[in-house]
Amino acid sequence: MQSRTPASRTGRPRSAAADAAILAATREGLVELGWSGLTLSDVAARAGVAKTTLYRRWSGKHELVVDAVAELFDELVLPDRGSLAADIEGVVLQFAAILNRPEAKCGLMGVVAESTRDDALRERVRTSIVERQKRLVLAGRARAQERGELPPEADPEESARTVDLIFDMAAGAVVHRTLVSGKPADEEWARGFTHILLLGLTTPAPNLTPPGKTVS
Amino acid sequence: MQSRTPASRTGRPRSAAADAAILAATREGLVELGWSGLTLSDVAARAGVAKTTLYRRWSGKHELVVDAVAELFDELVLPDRGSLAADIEGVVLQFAAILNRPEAKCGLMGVVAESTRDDALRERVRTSIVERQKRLVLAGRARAQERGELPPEADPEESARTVDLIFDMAAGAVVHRTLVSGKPADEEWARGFTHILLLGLTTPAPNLTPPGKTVS
DNA sequence: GCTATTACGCTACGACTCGTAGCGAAAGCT
DNA sequence: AGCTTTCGCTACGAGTCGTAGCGTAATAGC
Repeated sequence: MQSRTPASRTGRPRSAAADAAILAATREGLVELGWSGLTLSDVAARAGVAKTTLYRRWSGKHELVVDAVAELFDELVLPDRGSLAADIEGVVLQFAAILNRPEAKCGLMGVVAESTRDDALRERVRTSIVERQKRLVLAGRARAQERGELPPEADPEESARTVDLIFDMAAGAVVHRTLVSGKPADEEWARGFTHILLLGLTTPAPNLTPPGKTVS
Repeated sequence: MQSRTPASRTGRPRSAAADAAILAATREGLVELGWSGLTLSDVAARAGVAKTTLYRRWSGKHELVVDAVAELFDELVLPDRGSLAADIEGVVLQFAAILNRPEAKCGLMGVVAESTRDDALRERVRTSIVERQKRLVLAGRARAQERGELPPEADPEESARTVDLIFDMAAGAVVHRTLVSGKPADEEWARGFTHILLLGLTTPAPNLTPPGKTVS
């Protein structure tokens, strides 16, 4: 939503049912028409709502789709599969499953495309979708540390960098696999991905910040 | 181009200069207007070409942008920096530099968004842009094998899978870093990424296809 | 219950883009 | 020359955009 109701005003309140109907209609429209085919008139018709109501709540297609897609990714959970490797695989597969839904793919990519020219929109995408799911990485690492699979973090700053890197690698790889390569991110693929990611994490970093380049 | 001239027909040939002007105008339009703001009328005006000429050569915005963006990625080369790690870093940084240009970002993402609902378009993206650049991974691996940094590949089938995986991880991570996270894929980031990727590659895979899950 | 205030549905609007058709002129090939 | 194809131009109906205006519906406060 863009203009959150300030606590409680006087007058007729906004229909929460309409919000749900609109977001659902948006996803439905994305499935059938795709990003550039989606029109707000169509969404309004599907939701059984006047077009003007849409514009009263969202400033345009971009913002609306962000909210519609964000709901999809809230389904993600961190399953306890017993080992860090299995946990990573589990999340990757869940993410792949969501990204396999047409409304998620084209909605997300369309919004990302527009956000390259609109800083406010990119920030909205980041906070509404991406940053929310970073919880999975944090929870997974914490659990792995309890198990003793990962050492407790020393430098908090580098720790944050590592979380960001993991997230970029995981989310990016799944997106690229399913959307660009057009092949399924199935169990076998997730296993290969996890194998590479995990080795890099468990092996102590030689020098990420220090001197020059003794990477060998 | 969509309708390649069959060798040489009789009649006035298509102006190659117009092609170049149109593609350049498309990129220019992407910078200023973004994906959804880009109109073919505008491109025609910029290129000094009639709108009808555009439609004679491309079937629509999607196809046109694919060609316009594909040219950008042909700038990629594999520098010989002396080690596999340095080579990977070099390519990653080059890729990041290209993806940092606004016309590349929004053009690529816009096309990918549409390609989620258009198999033909996705295939076009794959062959025109993605598959072309897979040469870098192949060349880099070959060079690393000459150096003795990587073992010669045994199973050709699994080898192909690994190349795909590397490509998905590298391209996906850079895209996600620059477009979604909105942070620069600079040298430090590339170093961290290469560190993780490389350890996973040089360590012999325990079981990618076999039994169940003896990972950890 | 009455009133103030806000949300809602509906209609209509000008501005714009889309993709195509039709025409005469230009530019090559043989 | 003559033939063939491209090109630039104009015009067109269809469709979308985001907004404005109006009457009605649904709450909160009194």
